[in-house]
Amino acid sequence: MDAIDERLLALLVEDGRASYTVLGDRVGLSAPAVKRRVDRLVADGIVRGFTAVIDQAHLGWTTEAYVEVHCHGTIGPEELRASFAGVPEVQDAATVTGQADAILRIVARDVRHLEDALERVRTRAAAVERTETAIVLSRLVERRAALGTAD
Amino acid sequence: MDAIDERLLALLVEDGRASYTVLGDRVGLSAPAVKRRVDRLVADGIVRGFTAVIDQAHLGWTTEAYVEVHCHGTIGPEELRASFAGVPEVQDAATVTGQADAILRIVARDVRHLEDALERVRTRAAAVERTETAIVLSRLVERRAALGTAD
DNA sequence: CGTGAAACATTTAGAGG
DNA sequence: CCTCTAAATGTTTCACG
Repeated sequence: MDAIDERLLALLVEDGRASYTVLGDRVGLSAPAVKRRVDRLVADGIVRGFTAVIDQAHLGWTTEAYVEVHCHGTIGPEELRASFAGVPEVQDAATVTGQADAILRIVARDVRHLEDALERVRTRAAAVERTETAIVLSRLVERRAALGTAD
Repeated sequence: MDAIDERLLALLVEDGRASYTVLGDRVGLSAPAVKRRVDRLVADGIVRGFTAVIDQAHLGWTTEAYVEVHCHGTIGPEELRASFAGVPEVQDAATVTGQADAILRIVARDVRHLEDALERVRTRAAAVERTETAIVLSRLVERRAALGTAD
């Protein structure tokens, strides 16, 4: 990971389909050299993969919410993971410090659909005591930056 | 947006660098037909772009947190957006319903760095009254699914 | 690690159903 | 809206500094 790798990461975050030739022009290397570096970044796990960024709202999924999950008793992360993964509307889930046991980010078509997904979250994980939902009013920042390039 | 477009979205979310030839084989179309469809999905804004997925932890950014921001008085979303965008560690920010005014997701190198970023969040937005931070213990789910394909 | 050349594959515009 | 063709580009391997 030198300075050129960092620039390549930033360029690939910006345009994941950029050709090796173009990347090479930008960082001052030949296409084969760039390919070797990118292959290495992928092999090392620094680049986990490439993906299309989908605009949820354009597909009619207009409701997004952050959900605090409070559980009773002690519950392992693995059990929670299995439960949340079973609800496809759950885009992100993580156990956290503080009063809540986990925080979810749920994307749904509308409020009715969100309610339905929440109901499934509650019944899938038996240990869920209650949930506290904060519906997103407007998204202010949505960054997909190459870290280390961000500061 | 027909069934083929949905399958293309799912394939492109899975591998954002997949060639039109391969995509065409998977959906039963020729490469030019696939390119036209993908170009249209991008032009229509359904596909916002393509990006590399970076593994933050591999770059030494191991601390992630969800932060509730409480403000005093009334404050517009635009003012908040400008403040949060000025702190590069803020990966996501959204105004929400409920007691908190906004929820942030911050990624930092370590707890000390997180504290530093939080300090900048508080001073950048003058209206911030207090913040409530939940540090991520373990990430359970991290989905980047093509919606509409998720259910 | 890098480069340049060469083989191979993909992209992309145009013609036509 | 698709396919086919064909030239332009891009990818990938390899020999070499």
